[in-house]
Amino acid sequence: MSQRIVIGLSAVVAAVADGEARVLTVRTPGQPAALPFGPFDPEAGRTFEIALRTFVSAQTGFNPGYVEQLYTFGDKGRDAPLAAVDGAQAARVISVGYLGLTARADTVAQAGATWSAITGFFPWENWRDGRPAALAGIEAALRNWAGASAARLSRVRLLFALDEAPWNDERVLERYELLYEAGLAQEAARDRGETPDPAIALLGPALGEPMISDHRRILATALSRLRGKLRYRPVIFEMMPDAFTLSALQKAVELVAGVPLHKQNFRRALERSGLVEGLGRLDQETGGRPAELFRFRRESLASRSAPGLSLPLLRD
Amino acid sequence: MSQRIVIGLSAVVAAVADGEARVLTVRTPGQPAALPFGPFDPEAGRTFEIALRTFVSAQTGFNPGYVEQLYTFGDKGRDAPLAAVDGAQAARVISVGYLGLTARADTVAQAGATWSAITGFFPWENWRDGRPAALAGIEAALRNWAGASAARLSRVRLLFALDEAPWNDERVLERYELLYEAGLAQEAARDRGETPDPAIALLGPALGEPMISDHRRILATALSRLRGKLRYRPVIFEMMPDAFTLSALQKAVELVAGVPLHKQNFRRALERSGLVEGLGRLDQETGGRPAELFRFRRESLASRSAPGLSLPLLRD
DNA sequence: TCAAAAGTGTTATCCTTACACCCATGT
DNA sequence: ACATGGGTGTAAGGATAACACTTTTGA
Repeated sequence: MSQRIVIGLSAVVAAVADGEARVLTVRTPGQPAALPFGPFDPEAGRTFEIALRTFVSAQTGFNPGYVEQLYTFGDKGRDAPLAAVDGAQAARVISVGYLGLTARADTVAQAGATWSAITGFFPWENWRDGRPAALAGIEAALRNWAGASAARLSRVRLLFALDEAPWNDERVLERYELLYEAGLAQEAARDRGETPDPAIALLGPALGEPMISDHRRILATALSRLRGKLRYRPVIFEMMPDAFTLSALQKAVELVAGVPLHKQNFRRALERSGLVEGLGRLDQETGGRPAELFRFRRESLASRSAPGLSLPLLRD
Repeated sequence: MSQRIVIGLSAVVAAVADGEARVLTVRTPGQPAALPFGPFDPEAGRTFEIALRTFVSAQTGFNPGYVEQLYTFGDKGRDAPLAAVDGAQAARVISVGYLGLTARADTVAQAGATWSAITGFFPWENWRDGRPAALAGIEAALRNWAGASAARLSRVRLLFALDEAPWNDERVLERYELLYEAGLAQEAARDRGETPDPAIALLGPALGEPMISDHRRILATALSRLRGKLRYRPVIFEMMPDAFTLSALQKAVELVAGVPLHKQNFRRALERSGLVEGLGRLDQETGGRPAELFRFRRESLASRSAPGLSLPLLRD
């Protein structure tokens, strides 16, 4: 008699609000944070995407705009949501992650649904103000884990930008997976039913807030995808309102990518790209000189070949 | 009583051999071509990847090297493999596609397993010798399908490079999906249980050989992913032997990307990239002047930040 | 000697990076 | 007037695209 399969859908719905890149979470008192998630009903659901939109709405009162599939996780041993759904204790859970983007991080009707800052889960990913403080302790713990293994050490160095290695903002998932492997993600010990590494308590919040089941892995996948995609698809505009200032756009990109950008070069590249168009109207709410409002030229996608954004780094 | 879920794994194993980009197929007399595929056994399989490697070996006698997950297809109405597996007629099939790359398109032990040229399935994707002949008939049929709809017409123009629009080699999946939507892929009528559009017979082989269930969609996904990935990861080397000439490398890239490249600019960019290293040995089998052999410097990945290949187009 | 394929030089142009400075508003 | 953020000029250096030519082998 073969084991039952259950498909769990989880959604990373991302937005920029209140000066932070945020993700839609469901918080239940006494439990780690969760993404909106639910089982896929093979009778009712015509497509994953429709099913996903339905239960995200139900759980959060929110309907994301842009949606794309991220990855399907099927490995045994990594705790997955819904393991006991449907009365079938021993179900094998396959976890399908989705990424949704929205400009409207406001309307959240349901109780428990909140917009959490993504840096709370990955404090080491924010390089906007230089090397993040969280990395100091992580570096020590990782060097300790690497020990005399040259392979481990080189992986650590490259991923976490140690010893002059450059920071690569896209490798969020690889970094999280390395921390998991090193036992520095709380989820690792939990999945094995063991007690956590004492190093975790020591480092405290530098290791980031854990999440239910494999949700932090899905969130890391989402952030990797999003940071990469910024560069070759104009996805950032899915997170912007209809009219925005160039500073607001740059801020949004910086919050998502976690790096500071060079203002003028960002603007010049944007201009060349033809992705935006001035509206001739001004935003008076800036606190300084009023800024011109721009809109995303959706029609520009038609003619262009490399419709991404250039991310000209600002060294400090 | 809820419907059963079955997970079908399918593998696109790609290689370059005999002057063609090829894919590992399983051919059964009287049936359309198939990718190696099989059900995922939730008891036995620890991960999808292990299960995949196991049945690809079993069905083809071949073990791919590099493997990555492509996409999970779950929509009802698109025929999926294994619908009747396990005695459960009404099972809902979720199809997980994988991409595998290999340099060794030789050892195929199993009967029925063959390396098929990818252009056989997508004749319109080969622009190495200029605009493919297959596009002439397709263009007419697509314009007919678009009719007076401006939205359809603009999609067709952009994807199939009509009216001076530039060709974008990466959008293989979108092109195939458009042909499916327009009823020009044989699979479309088959999935709906209808008789095929008479235009299909008229156009003949220009529309490409169909495949079983959703395998041509998975193949299109794979080619899209591979063409895109060439540019930002050195995946092409997974399809090359340990030692190769620069011409062979360029040929491989051209076969995969389906476009001709500018020799000297390709070489200069490659040199700058530091991805390859001359071996000081010569290949005498060129038919002309012997060529120097090169190897892929795996260690170069450590230090680099943008480890892709530049694809300098050759206009003719 | 000629066909076939390998391999090299050079220039114009464009893009990226990096420098610092001026402008318009509210308090 | 000054703080705050918006917005611009320009030059050096590197990458790309485009031009054609020389070299070494086998037949």
